[in-house]
Amino acid sequence: MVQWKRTHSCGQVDRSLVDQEITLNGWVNRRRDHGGVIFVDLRDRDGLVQIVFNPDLLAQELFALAERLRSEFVLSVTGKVVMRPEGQENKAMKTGEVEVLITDFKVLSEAKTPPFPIDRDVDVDENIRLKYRYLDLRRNDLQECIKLRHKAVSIIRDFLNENGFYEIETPMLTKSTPEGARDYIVPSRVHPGNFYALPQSPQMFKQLLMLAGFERYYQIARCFRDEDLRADRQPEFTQVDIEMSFVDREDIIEIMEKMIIEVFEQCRGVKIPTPIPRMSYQEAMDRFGSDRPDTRFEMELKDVGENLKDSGFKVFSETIKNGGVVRGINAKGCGATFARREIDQLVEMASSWGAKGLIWMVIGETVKSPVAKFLTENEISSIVEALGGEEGDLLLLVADSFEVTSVVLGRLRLFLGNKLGLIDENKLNFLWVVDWPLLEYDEEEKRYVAVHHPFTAPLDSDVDILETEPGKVRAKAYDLVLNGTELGGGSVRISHSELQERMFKVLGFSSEQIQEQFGFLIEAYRYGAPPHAGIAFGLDRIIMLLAGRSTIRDVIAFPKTASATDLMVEAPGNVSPRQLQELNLIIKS
RNA sequence: GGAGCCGUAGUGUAGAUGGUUAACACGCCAGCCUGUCAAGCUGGAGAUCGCGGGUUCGAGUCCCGUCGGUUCCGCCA
Repeated sequence: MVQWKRTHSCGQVDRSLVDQEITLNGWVNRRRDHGGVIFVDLRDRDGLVQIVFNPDLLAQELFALAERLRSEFVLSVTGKVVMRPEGQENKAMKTGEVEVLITDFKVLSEAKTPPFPIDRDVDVDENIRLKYRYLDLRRNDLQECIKLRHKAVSIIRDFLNENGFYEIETPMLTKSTPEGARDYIVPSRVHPGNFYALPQSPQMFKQLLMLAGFERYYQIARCFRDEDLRADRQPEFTQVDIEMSFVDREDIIEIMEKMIIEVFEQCRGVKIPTPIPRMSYQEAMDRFGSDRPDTRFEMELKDVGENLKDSGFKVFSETIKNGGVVRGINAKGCGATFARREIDQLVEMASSWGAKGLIWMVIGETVKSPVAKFLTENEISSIVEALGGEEGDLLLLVADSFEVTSVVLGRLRLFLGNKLGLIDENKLNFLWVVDWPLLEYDEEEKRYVAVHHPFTAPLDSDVDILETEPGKVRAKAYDLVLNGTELGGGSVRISHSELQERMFKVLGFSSEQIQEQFGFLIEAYRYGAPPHAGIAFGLDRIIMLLAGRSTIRDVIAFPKTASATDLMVEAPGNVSPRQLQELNLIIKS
């Protein structure tokens, strides 16, 4: 065989090719050797097709060669497409009504037996999968995930290109800035003792591109954050980064909503109702105890403190007097079904999340609760009423600051929603969370820090209290949430250097620090800045949700482990003394 | 930084309360087999039970430490 290049792909072969001679390239997915006839499922990225080695159709030495084929050998095969014999179609296979009778073939590459099955989707230890990632990626599951990622990115690029966005790259070697996550830093050879930082996001550059007059920018941007990992967090990840000039919040929300819906509708084949609902940050915290509420089920948080401020039960009355709240959720029916052990588990979880305690009430013929004896009948019935309690329900109460009650009850709500099967997995509940607080007080640093980032504009109505009541200022910020996961977030940016300087001062920067860290940015805004706003989406998370996976590792071709290593290339690794010397670095111990 | 779970042939698992030769399936190797598609039948090889220490007459099993994977908390503007 001289010519080995394929004329068709495996997954394409169908009845329209019957009687044609075709050439296929691919991997041996599985072989079935009957001693006489040998069946092989040949695999390429488009799918599988059955090829048949029949001793009656093949030269003797070629058939002998066919008998030596094993899993993952790479072949070029030539043969005639035929309909399978009556009754031998394989309905489970896309190409199952045809097969290819091989008349000539070539082994392009032999293969060792793989360390885990590639032809079946069995769970394999992640250690081995990551070490042999290139083999894991051959498996159907991950092939589909990576294919889907490409499709989604294509849709996003097409959408943005059609809407006048320019794709522009920004530096990977940039400068460490004080706010935000821990940076990955890169030593400079030319400037001993100085370091670049890898970007946590292209935030400042995209704003400068607006100042530069490009008006609409996007980038499928790799971002780096040296923080501990999670199932949905990798040290390097990808953002769909977007910025627009001469727009306000409504413009961004409108066009981004269109883009995301297009991605989900095309990739999932569903219809998503528009517009996507909106909720203020405050309402989200009030009702769901979360800034990214999962609205697929109820069990909302309720303030039950109304009639408790004078309660003889000090936990309630003191908390309220000190500016705290008493809030609760109603685990419908769980009073009747939960064992004491299960309730104790909830109490334990609540305390691990920072609650001083979790008060439960089981509604039976009377209300059973460890604190019942401290409460009047009126107080109990007002709590039950506030939570819509009925016989058989389990009420869970936390008395603490608004923040603590939100965290604890919000998490309990999610835990119970999962445990009780209240979540309809087919739902796609999108939600815009708007009017975020601009700043929050950081107890550790003893100063206000930006909730979003320091370039986020305050609501016009709140600008006046920026210095006097920083904690009350709301921001022109918005997050897009899907089923309780943050897909992305953005804001209208501060486009006047005076306001930007005020913002930095509120964050506790001295004039000198502002000049040193952000001087170029303040200066830039003095040369004519268009109003602009932007957003960034977590691409990996979007693909994860599209693919119905539970970790972004499945949608990243070469992900890292929970300890931020790459088990295949064994990164991070040592460098030579010479490299260290060139960089003027000394490793301590 | 903290907590939980996991680690037994190549892969997935079993191995109550410590007991003699560590079991099963798939895969692999060999033989048979001309219509299978998770092909079948017969036979075979393959495990220092993650690693180190301890308790014990005896440890895959109990204890301590350690390494790796994973999940969560902290952290992630």
